[in-house]
Amino acid sequence: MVIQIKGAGCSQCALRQQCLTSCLNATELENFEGRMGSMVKIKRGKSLFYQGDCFHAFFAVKVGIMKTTLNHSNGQEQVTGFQMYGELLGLEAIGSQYHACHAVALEDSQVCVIPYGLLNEVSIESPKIRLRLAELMSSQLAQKNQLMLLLGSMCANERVAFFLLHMMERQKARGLSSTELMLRMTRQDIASYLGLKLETVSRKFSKMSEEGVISVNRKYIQLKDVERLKRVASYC
Amino acid sequence: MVIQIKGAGCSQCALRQQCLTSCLNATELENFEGRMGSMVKIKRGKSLFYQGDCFHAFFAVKVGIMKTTLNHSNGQEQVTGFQMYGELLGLEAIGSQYHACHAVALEDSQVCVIPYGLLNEVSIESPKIRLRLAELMSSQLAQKNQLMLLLGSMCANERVAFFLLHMMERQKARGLSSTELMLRMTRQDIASYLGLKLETVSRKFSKMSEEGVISVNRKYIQLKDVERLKRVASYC
DNA sequence: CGAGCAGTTGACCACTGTCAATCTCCGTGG
DNA sequence: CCACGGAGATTGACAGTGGTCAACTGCTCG
Repeated sequence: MVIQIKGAGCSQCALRQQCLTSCLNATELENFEGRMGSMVKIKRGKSLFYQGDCFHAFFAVKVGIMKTTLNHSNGQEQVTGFQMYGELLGLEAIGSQYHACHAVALEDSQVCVIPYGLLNEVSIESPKIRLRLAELMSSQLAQKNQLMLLLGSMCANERVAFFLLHMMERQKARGLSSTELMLRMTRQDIASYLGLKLETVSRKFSKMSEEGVISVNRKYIQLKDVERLKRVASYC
Repeated sequence: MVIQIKGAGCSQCALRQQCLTSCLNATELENFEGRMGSMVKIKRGKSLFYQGDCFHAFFAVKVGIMKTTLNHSNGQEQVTGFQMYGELLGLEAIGSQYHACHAVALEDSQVCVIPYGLLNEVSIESPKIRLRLAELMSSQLAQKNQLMLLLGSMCANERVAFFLLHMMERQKARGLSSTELMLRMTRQDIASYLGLKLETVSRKFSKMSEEGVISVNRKYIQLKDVERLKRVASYC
């Protein structure tokens, strides 16, 4: 299910500046890589960790895209996030020592494994890395607050527009197209993430398409009128 | 607006075990207190920090209760949390160096000021404190995910029941009543936090009261049938 | 003691959810 | 390589939850 491979190394990684080791100099980075350099491949649909799993390490997405979900006792699933290239995964487990969510690959992916114990050792010599981790966790908290705003006070139109713009922003930050989007998740996943039903997401896509704001072909989306999309996202 | 007073000290604090310095021994605690010992009083309705304020310190609630809000561009406000005695505030600003939300006192309150620069200095001698901070931030992340579950997939009944149970849990953890609750926030605040409208919250309170699950007298709530409330919170 | 804010309740409505039918694409196996 | 099965997506009709607007009540605080 999960295949361990030799690490590719942060020094080669195009997204290092957005990731954990952005704060390290060449020497420190070498030391870090020497200890951490392990990576796993995960096939589409396979899990990286499950809700309730014991916490040993957190992860950084190297290739592909992951989703995290939370399972309600009554069986329904809530998607809590989609993690792209350069984003961290599993940080919410540090406090409880148990993974609080379930992480699944949305396409064949690779993730860097960052064992928490080893990180703590490295941070004795390079305390900067702890500061950097705090920064990244802090940013995740700020993002979650944004999501609360979305889920708590936006209408369906706004949510869908917000989602498209946000996905696009992240692509752009990775040097990819800022108008074309290949969604790797299902309508059901998007709907759950946005607190809607899949039919509603589908309908909003169709409506925006009719209006010429976007064009939709299954998982392939093109933004035709970003300004109007932004207006939809700000008031409904 | 904000009055600085001499610090009361973690060593005297009944909630130290749940707070930042739980990991420190007597000597370390003394050192910590010597540097951090400042506290501020905030009158009801006054702000501790605003969205966009420069980040210098985060805070721990010592007395009273605070709320944090996020202001949408179109003027509406989303409540992102209520912070009780022993809970931390402002952690989402570490990454960006700007406060990402607005913190207001819901009653006359006191908060401990933890300057981030000083914390980093202390953590050179006591690295444990950084680990503890990571744990607390991690727990906040896990809680935010829970809130996403609530906002993304629960109906109004479930949300209100969940809210009451959660508030009660936190009271209980502080050695206060586990059946009586004096809400310090308005219906509007509760509604915003839960992604509902104030009329809906009011109606759900009334309905639960009719059904004998709780009794409501304005801000004073009694839980009459916790088991049934829990059932309401799990499926609707 | 009085004004005004917070809360409650009712009537009505709209948005989103539900259920169901149909379509389309993708991947698997013959 | 093609056919077929099935999951994912779209669309329509209808229903229901929660939102909107408004009137009224009763604390609370100045």
